[in-house]
Parts: sequence; structure tokens; C-alpha cells
Amino acid sequence: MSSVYDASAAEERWYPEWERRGYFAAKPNTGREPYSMVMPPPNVTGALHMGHALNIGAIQDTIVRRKRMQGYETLWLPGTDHAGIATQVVVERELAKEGIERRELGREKFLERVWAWKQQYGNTIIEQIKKLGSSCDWTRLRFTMDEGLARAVRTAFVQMYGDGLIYRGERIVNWCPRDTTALSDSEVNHEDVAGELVTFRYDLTDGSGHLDVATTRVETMLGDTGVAVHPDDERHRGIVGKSVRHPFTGESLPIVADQAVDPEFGTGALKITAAHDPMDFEIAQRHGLPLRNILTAQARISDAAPEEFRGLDRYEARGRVLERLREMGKVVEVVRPYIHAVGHCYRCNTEIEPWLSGKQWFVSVERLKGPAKKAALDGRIRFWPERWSRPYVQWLDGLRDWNISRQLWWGHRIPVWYCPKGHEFAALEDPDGCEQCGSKDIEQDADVLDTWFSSQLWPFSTLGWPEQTEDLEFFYPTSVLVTGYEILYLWVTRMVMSGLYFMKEEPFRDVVITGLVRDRFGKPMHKSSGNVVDPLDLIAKYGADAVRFGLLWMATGGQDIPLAEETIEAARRFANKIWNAGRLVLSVENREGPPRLPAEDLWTVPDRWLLSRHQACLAEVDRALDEFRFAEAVQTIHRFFWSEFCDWGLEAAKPRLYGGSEEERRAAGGVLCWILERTLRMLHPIMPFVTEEIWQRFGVGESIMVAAWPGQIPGHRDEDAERSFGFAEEVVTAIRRFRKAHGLKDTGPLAARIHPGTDLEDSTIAALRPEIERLATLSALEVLDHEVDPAGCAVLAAGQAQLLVALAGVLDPEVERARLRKGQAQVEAERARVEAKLANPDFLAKAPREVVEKERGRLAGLDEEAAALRAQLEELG
RNA sequence: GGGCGCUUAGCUCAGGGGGAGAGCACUUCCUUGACGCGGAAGGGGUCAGAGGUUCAAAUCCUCUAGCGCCCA
Repeated sequence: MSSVYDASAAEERWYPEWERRGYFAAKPNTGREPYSMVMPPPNVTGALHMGHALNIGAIQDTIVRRKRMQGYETLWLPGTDHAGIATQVVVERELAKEGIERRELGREKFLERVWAWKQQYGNTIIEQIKKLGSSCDWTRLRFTMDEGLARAVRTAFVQMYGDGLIYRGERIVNWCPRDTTALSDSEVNHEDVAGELVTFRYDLTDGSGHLDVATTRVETMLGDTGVAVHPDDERHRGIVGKSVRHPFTGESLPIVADQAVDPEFGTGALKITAAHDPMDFEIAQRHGLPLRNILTAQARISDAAPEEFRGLDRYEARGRVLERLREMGKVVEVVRPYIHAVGHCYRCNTEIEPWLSGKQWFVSVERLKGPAKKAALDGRIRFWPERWSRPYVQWLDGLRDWNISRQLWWGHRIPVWYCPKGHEFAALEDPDGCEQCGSKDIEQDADVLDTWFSSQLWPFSTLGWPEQTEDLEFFYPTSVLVTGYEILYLWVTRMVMSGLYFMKEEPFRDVVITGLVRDRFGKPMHKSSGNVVDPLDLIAKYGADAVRFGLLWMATGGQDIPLAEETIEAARRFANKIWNAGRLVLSVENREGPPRLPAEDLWTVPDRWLLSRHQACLAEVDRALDEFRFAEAVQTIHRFFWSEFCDWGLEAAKPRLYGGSEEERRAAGGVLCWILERTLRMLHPIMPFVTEEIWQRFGVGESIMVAAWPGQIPGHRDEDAERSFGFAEEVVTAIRRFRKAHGLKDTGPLAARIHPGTDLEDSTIAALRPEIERLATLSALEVLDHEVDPAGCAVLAAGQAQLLVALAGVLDPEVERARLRKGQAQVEAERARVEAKLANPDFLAKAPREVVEKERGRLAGLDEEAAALRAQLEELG
């Protein structure tokens, strides 16, 4: 075994081997309890980013590998999402390079191109996910446009349509002029923008005065068809029913009164642009005001506006309209900059235009949101961390109908047909004629469904729904879902609603919400900011195990993670540490068969101590992982392995390994071997490669991946051993510290004498003298059966014992005095604190007895230490 | 406007009612037969501020300030 662990060699060796042996594949009805999880499907257009590395590579794989080892029939189902807009844009861009426009090509040819693109590039991210070591069931790989999933989407649509949950209506939608499609409310990001607030003047047609209105989109006044005021607004009493004159068209716009107007905003008069604002639209509907759509799909001024503005884009028009109003003396005020929130497309970040785009399909959410809310309130769906359940519930409370029409070509086409007689019907199979009149002249709706309409079905459509498959029967509902909070509303809520609606059961029990991986300064990673870290680069540099371990180390409490590369680097060194500990243990314990603990009567104090610590570690790791607290699990393992197993356990075993009898050597090696093997299993879900690489050398099974998760053995907890070894550590540390204080070499000759102060100390010294001598590199540790006059010696603090080191003339008394005074200061500070506590009668009366006892014991120890230090200083003069 | 999170060592962050922790960085020493990607010892913090609850508060409550996010 090389002294340096080679991560990439292990990765290349084991991943294909695991997959080849079928370890990743789940089987329904094996008699085992199911544990299932669907992978949030990344976009086919996507490349692996740090979020995937965290969610998929670190968290999800850790969960499923552990569950698999725990004996569950574990399914982790992977797949990709067709990502309507994103994919269409990618292919359009490709066509543009050839000078082709999508519409010239036609729908059918265009879709052929998209499929061709998907065949060629759609699996890129799948291959990248494998680099993380992800143990998903590739035999069940799904794509949201697969035949089976298309069937599921159609079934879902037809069922909801038949149930009256899907309807068609004409309303203002969120329109992205770049992608020329409508978006749902969830796909719009509101961002503050520095714009302008223009107040301009409409003259009353009867010449009796004027009305001032304010807007941030002054160009929309080209589509104004009225003005509204609040019915109770004193300022505007008497003008309701009158009208104003449009400065460009000369048309007269009625003044109406409506409760929806906010009298606090601006002058309290609201210009009504019915075709370009949702609230204006509603007011217009109530008062019978006309609609005038002055924008084209590309957000240019349409022919419905006065000629001088036609063809301008919305921003040009904004300037031109203001300029013209100014010329006419109609501008009252311009506030600039005016900070206000503007909707942006979540795919391309273009400013959204509220727009009337003709009839669109909507999902009515009234009947869906109640059950989804109740599932969380009743605890049938649990969020980790719990604090996410409130935003989930509140979002459902405020949820409005969901626009599912997309004016795209790539996606699931809406399965609704129309005939010339005005009939409309939804159908599972492509129909030959109109359901109602039989007319052959039918036409399918041109639009496709929102991508999220298909992904909301993911937890059951991937298992075969609407067919009652074995998979569906066995693995639904799934056990857990892991995702970032950025798609909580877009996706998680909708899966719950549709899972409850179609399956009558919530789609998962636990929802683990993770933070976002940010750059080292806490800024979001963006291509435009140039701060994107590629997980594949990190894997190449540090190994997949280190990336996983490092990410989990940082993944605390669902907080965002500022990516600290040093932590990944530290994780790589940890992998190397494990490797080398493995080398040591394997070199001394070279045997056949499973690691077996030696008979209990052969266990020494260090053995019992290490077994106890190992047990404590395992209990803590189990608890942390059961509660999805990955960082705690990682910290616990790191501390146990490095500080306890390596620094103390292996070192304390060396006297027996290298200087003991054959029986001692075998016993010591056996314990280390047994603990290491189980620790590897405990660590395998997090660091699959290095653990497999070492575990294979034990020759105890075909793969650690299919080995059992180590069970807890509470009987191995041993408080006596912990106390005893703790005392030995104190002695060793005291001597090392003394040596450093005097500038002595760590390995120079030094002898010490000790008189144990308690039975426990006595037995510890009796049992561990060789270990203490080795760890403290003492030439000898002499055991005294009585206290002695410390004249000429340094007295060191260790428990209740008298620990003496000969000053032997070579030591500088000044240095020794400084050392003692420093100790005195520390002891005094600590003593004052403890004494004050014990002087408080309330503390004595009300604190739990063990806490009081602990403080008393502490005070006694400090008193002795102080006395010894004082005596020492007197001795030195 | 409503909600949520954060503020702890030089840096990045854990912890979450009873002796302030980790990684990195820093100082000093050590080629001791797993590892120098290592070992040993050490320096460094009125746990954002103010009140409150409690025998006891970094931790619970209230408020304030700053930073960030979500929703309207």
C-alpha cells in the first residue's frame, strides 16, 4: 500500500464495479421494508453544479447508502427534466447559428431537432452525477418526456379536466417577451429596480379641471381606458362619472369608483390599463371598461397605439411618451430613481410584462391546497429543518390559480382539441373527430404544459403511474425528498398537492431542505460573476470522497454554505489519514476471516476505552443521521477517528503491537482491526471510495456497499475505562507540557515518579505504565507507594496524583517559576469562578445535586493544585 | 408591510441552559518503525448591543442595530 491515498484510482475502480454488480438496482417485494427516494431531476440542458454535488452527491447518496446497509430495499430513482423554456432556447440558439428561425422550420421539424439534441447532450449531467459516486438505480432512469411519463401527464390532465380542476380563461398573465411565453406566478422573481415614478395629468373632458395619476410604466398610458378612484376618497368626490381626455388619442376615458384603489398611493387616482395590469384588468371587468392591448408579444408597441409610437420597444416607448407628455405640459413630477420591485423571468431574467395573451389554461387550486396544507400541519409531512413548514403553509394559503399554458413547442402538448362548432374536449388518445359532433375538422391546442406540471407527478409517474405497477405498489409513497429551498414552492408544494389528489397519499414523509452553495464570500455563484466552482474540478483535485465529506461538514442546519475550499482540502487529508491508519492496522493484523474481537478478559484499559469511544461515536452518528444533521455526523466521525482512534488509540496500542507478547499483539491488533472495520462501515455512506478501498483488504466480504450498517452495542460503553484512560491522558499531557515549557526535546531522556491519589489512578498506572512511558517518551515512570518530599523536583498536576519530574540542575529556575505562576493564574481564575458558585445558597438549594457535586469536586482538585504550586514556588525561592 | 435566517477565535463556520469548539492560518518543538497530506505543545474569543426569565444564559424571552433571503 502506498503511503498516499490515490482517490481517482479508487473511484475509477469501484464505481463501474458496483454498478456492474447491480448493487444500485432495487427490486420490489423482496420481503424487506422499502426505503425510496426520487432524485430531483436536473434539467437536461444543465451541467453539474455545486448544488447537485451537495444535494445529490453528498446528502442523498449518504442517506440511501446507509439505508441500504441497514437492510432496507432501497430505491433511489434518478432522472432528468425536459425544462421547456431552457431547452427550447438552447436549440433555438443552435439553429440561429445556422441562420434558421424556429418558425421557418415548423413545429414538427423543430421538435425533431430538440430530440436529436437531447439524445446527444441530454446524458451529460447523468455521467457527471456518477462522478460523485451516486448509487442511484440507473436501470430506472427517467426523463419527463418519456413515453411513460407523457402518458402520466396526459392522464393527469384529462382527470383534472374532467374533475373541473383545469379550466381555460382569459386573464392577465406574466409574459416573458424574450421567451414569448406565459409564466406561472412562481416562475417570476421579484427584484428591486431603480426606475422612475412619473406623475402626469389628464384633463377632464368638461374642462372643469384635471386629474393627476402616477405610474412607473408611463408607456402603458397608451393603453389606458379609464381612471379609477376610491369611492370614499373626499378629494375626488364629484368627479366620478365624469371623464378625462387622452392626450394622444383624444378619446374620453371614464372615471369610475372602485374599492381596490389605494387612496394612499400618489394622488389616489389610478390609471386603468386593463390589458397590462392584473388589478386594472379586474377593475375594468367590474366597470365594463374596454381592453386595449398596446404591446406585441415581443413587448413592442402594437398597432393599437397611436402611430408615432408603433414599433418602439417598451423602454424606448417609455422615454418617448414621457418626452411627448412633457412637451404638452402634462408632466407633473418625475421621481428618479424610484426603487420598486419588478418581476423577472426565472429562466432568462428578462423583465416580465403583465399581458393579455388570449386564452390560457389554469389549474384551480382551491380544492388542492387544503389537503396539502393539512398534511404538513398534521405532521404527515415533516420538514428538516422544521422551520420550513411555516413558509410552506403560508404559501399555500396565498396560492392563486396556476397558469399551466406555455407558448412553446418543446413540452407536453395540451391534450385538448377544438372543432369549428366551438366544441372543446380533452382526450387521453389522439382523437379522430370531435367528441360531441364527430367533426373531422379538429385542431389540438397549440400550447404545451408548464414543465412543472409534469414534474409535480415525478414521485409516482416515475414508478409507472397511471399503471398499477409493482414498483408503484411497493415504493410509493417515497420516504424522503431532498431539495434546495429555491424550489420549495415551484416543486415541493405541487408534488404534495398532486400526490394527494392522484394517489390519495402524500408523496413523501420527510422533506430535507438544504441551503445553497455560495462562493467563499457568501455571494451566489453565477456565470456572470465568474465565481462558479465546478464540482468536477474539485473532484479531480481532492477526490469525490473529500468533496462529499467537505460539503457535509459545512452543511449545517440547512444554512447556505459559503464554499471554503480549505474544508474540502481538509477532508482530503482526512481520507489520507484513514488510508494510513488502515495501512498500520492491516500491517499488524494480517489474518484471514472477519475481524473478531479477542476474548473480553484480554481487553486492556485502552481497548475498553477505545471500544467505548467508538460506541459513543456510533450512537451520535446514528442520532445525527436519523435527524438529517449531516454536519454533526461528519464532525463526530472526524473527531473520533482522528483525535481518539489515531492520536490516542493507535499510539496507546503500540507498546503491545511492537513490544508485547504474541498474545498481546494479537489482542491489540484484533481490537483495532475490529473497530476500524466497523468505523469504515459507519463512514462508507459518506466516503464510499476510500472505505471500500481499505475494507477490501480485510477480505471479509464482496463489498462494503452491501455490508451491514454497524449496530450499536451499548455494553461496550465503559465509564470506568473512560475515566481511567482520561487520567492517563492527563499524565501524558502534563509531562509533554512540562517538557515544552522548559524547551526540552520531545524525545530527550526524562524520568518521572508518580504517587497515585485514588484507587482508580493506582490501577490505571499499574495497568498503563508502558503506554504512558511511550506516549510521554519517558525513560521511566517510577510508581511511589507514598507521597514524597518534592524537594528538587517539579510537581505536575494530574488528577489527584503526585507527579514528580526531577529538575536535575539543567532546568532554568526562572522558566520553572514562570511555568508555575502561569499555572497559578489559571487555577486561581478557575477557583474564583467555582467558589463563587458554591457560595451561592440558591445554587446549593436549587441546582441538581450532581451539578453541585461536580463543582465541589472541581474545587477540591483546584485547591490541591494551588497548594502544590505554592509549595513549588516556595521551594524555588 | 408580513415572515425567516445570520451576527461566536485572524478567516470560514459549528454548538444551543451548568467548565467557549472545529477546520484553516499563526508561534515553538519533533525525519519516534501508518501518515510531514504527519505528531506534540501553545497563543488567540466581555459568543453584535440592551433589558428580562433562571440558582445558572453564548444558549430561552423582549427590544435595538447591522447583514442576507422569501412573500406581498
